[in-house]
Amino acid sequence: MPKSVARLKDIAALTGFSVNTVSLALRESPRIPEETRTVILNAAAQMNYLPNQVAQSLVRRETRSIGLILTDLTNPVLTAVAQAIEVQLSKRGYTTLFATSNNTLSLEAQMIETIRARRADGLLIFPCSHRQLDHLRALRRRNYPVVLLVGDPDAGIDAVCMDERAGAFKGAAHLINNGHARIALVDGAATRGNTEKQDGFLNAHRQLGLAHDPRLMITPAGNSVAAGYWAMDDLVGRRLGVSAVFCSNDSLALGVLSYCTRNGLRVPEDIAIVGFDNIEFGEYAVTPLSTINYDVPRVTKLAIERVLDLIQCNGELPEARVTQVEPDLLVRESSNRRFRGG
Amino acid sequence: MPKSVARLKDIAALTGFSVNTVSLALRESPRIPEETRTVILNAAAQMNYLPNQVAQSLVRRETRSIGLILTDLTNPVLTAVAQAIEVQLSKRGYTTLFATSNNTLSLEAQMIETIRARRADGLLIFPCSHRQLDHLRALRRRNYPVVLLVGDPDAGIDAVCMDERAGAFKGAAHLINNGHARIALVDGAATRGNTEKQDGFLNAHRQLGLAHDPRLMITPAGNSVAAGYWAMDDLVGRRLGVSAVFCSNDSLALGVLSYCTRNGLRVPEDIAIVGFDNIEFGEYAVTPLSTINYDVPRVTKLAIERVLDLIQCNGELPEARVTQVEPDLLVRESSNRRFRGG
DNA sequence: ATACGCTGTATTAACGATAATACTATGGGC
DNA sequence: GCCCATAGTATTATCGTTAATACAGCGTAT
Repeated sequence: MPKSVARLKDIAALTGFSVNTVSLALRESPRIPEETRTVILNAAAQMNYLPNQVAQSLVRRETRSIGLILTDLTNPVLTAVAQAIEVQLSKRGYTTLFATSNNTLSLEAQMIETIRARRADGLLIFPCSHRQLDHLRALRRRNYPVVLLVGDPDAGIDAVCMDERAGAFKGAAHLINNGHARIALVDGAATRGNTEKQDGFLNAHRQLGLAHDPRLMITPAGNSVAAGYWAMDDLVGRRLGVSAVFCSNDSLALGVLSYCTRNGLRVPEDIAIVGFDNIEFGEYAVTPLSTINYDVPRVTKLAIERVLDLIQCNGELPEARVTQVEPDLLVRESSNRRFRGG
Repeated sequence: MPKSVARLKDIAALTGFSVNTVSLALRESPRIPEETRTVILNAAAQMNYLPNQVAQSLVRRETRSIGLILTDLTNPVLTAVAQAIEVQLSKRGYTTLFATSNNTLSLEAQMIETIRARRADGLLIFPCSHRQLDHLRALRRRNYPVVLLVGDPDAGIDAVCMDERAGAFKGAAHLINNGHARIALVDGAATRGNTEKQDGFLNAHRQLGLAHDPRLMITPAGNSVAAGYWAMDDLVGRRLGVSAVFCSNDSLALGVLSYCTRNGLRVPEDIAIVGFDNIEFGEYAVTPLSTINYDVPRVTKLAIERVLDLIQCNGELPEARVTQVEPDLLVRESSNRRFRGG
């Protein structure tokens, strides 16, 4: 903070009114006559006065800020979510306190402490584990408004998210219906205990009567394009007769696509690829990427409404509600062929 | 904020000590004997006490938060910068207050007010215009620590950034030295008055004795991949005999590349492409993208050090210093051929 | 025994705002 | 002329913390 910024006291000294009169005038109180207000407003403008929100927060017992904890920002769809949330909250007079957990539980806990210490009015979070939520449940029990951006209907915590299970089901079913019988799943989240996409993927196999070879589950080293590339390298090296690959996000899918084009595998003729999230880079790839759309505007809008609702409650929180947005499958060239034999 | 969180007063009531004693004990003051401290620490832990940073900020007259204003988050390199800054500041005990200006001067001004009102200790900003900086200069005159993340040596404001002029020079010179004589520039920033890259591009032409046809300057509709795609469509439609395209960022370059591959233009044989920023998607594109590297770790580290230094000054700020990081050219396949006639 | 210093704790005053309450003119009704 | 309502402004308490100062009790030097 710069050394001396104008305070109410300074305006009071300059105009000869009391601090309280100045405060009332600036807040347009009807008790202050027009003439007085004008004098005070002029003085305030001249001194470049801006109310100290720290002091306001203390006395009002609300900060008008919301914490947002993301796993990491390398996934473009997460940054899109982050920006959408920031923009919408800003319109409603809220500031966003960003933090990243780097997919680490201890860092996540630390970030939550930071946000609590700063007395953010509520918290939006992509938890790094969708199963270990005790620390978040504890927060909620103490009536802290928390909204998860991934969904576990049984978590006992409010959530607004894409229905990843349903999305993965659609993607896998699409490939199966196109005649693919050996479909690989490239998904790092499952090994961290976040199995929604894997569940949907396997469910599709079950429901459509196709057995799934567990050797076709690949765990990439991260969520980068490079990770997808090397995951495909690994997969091809195993010679398991794969004809389609389903990836848990588009970055991985673009890595897989890159591997294919550089190694003479035609997409979609030899290998079909479906990604997840619908990032712009997928649409403009050599072979436009089929994907499951992440409805950023809808999820962010609902999540913000939910957390603001919880804040309104001002005390005892209502029972937790989980809202899952049904995602659409976008079929593009990378998976738009029927597969006939290998 | 949840209704009742523990305060010093509550711990005092529980333990029978005064508020001040509790405060001192929690801050490890040597005046408090071990035995007392233990009692107080236990009570604090039991009550889940977390110091109220709002109150602390008020009395300490520093918030340990830094504002970060970005133009938008659709450019992956900006999100990388944002995350790097957040992570490093967090390690030093600072919180990051993000805001986006959406490349609008009025929104930028509004975000600055928000950050000032919240009494962030300093501000890091990608200003939407590199020329209209009066509002930022005014801030600095009032001793508010501001560091720009784009560079204007004459701005009179501290800055740490990539040397975009030098980067564009290298990119253009590389193309010219490869025998290209008709090089298009796809750069939306120039029309907004941010001409660093254009200047470097034109400078390379001048210094290497190549005239530049102003009709080869293309203004894309935004910074998206789609914008690059349609900019290239526009350019090709004009039939100006272009053999190389230099883009002001990799998203645009990937759009250009996409246009080329979908319209039978071979890259780099028919068209060479060079981008800017070095995002991962460029490296893994059909034709790996030549680009100018954005040294995220270095820029963010220096910028953070600078703003923290300015905060240390605690009063009169020293003379502004501008640090420009020299970017490297990364030649990949999209521009690694000598061009021989058209 | 007096003075002195130390240890452990409490009291009081900030920080910059808001909220509740209290005063002081002024004017109107009777 | 007196009472009362009202308009305009001031005073005081409060938010949760830290900082500065005060004070009580006790051991020790003189």
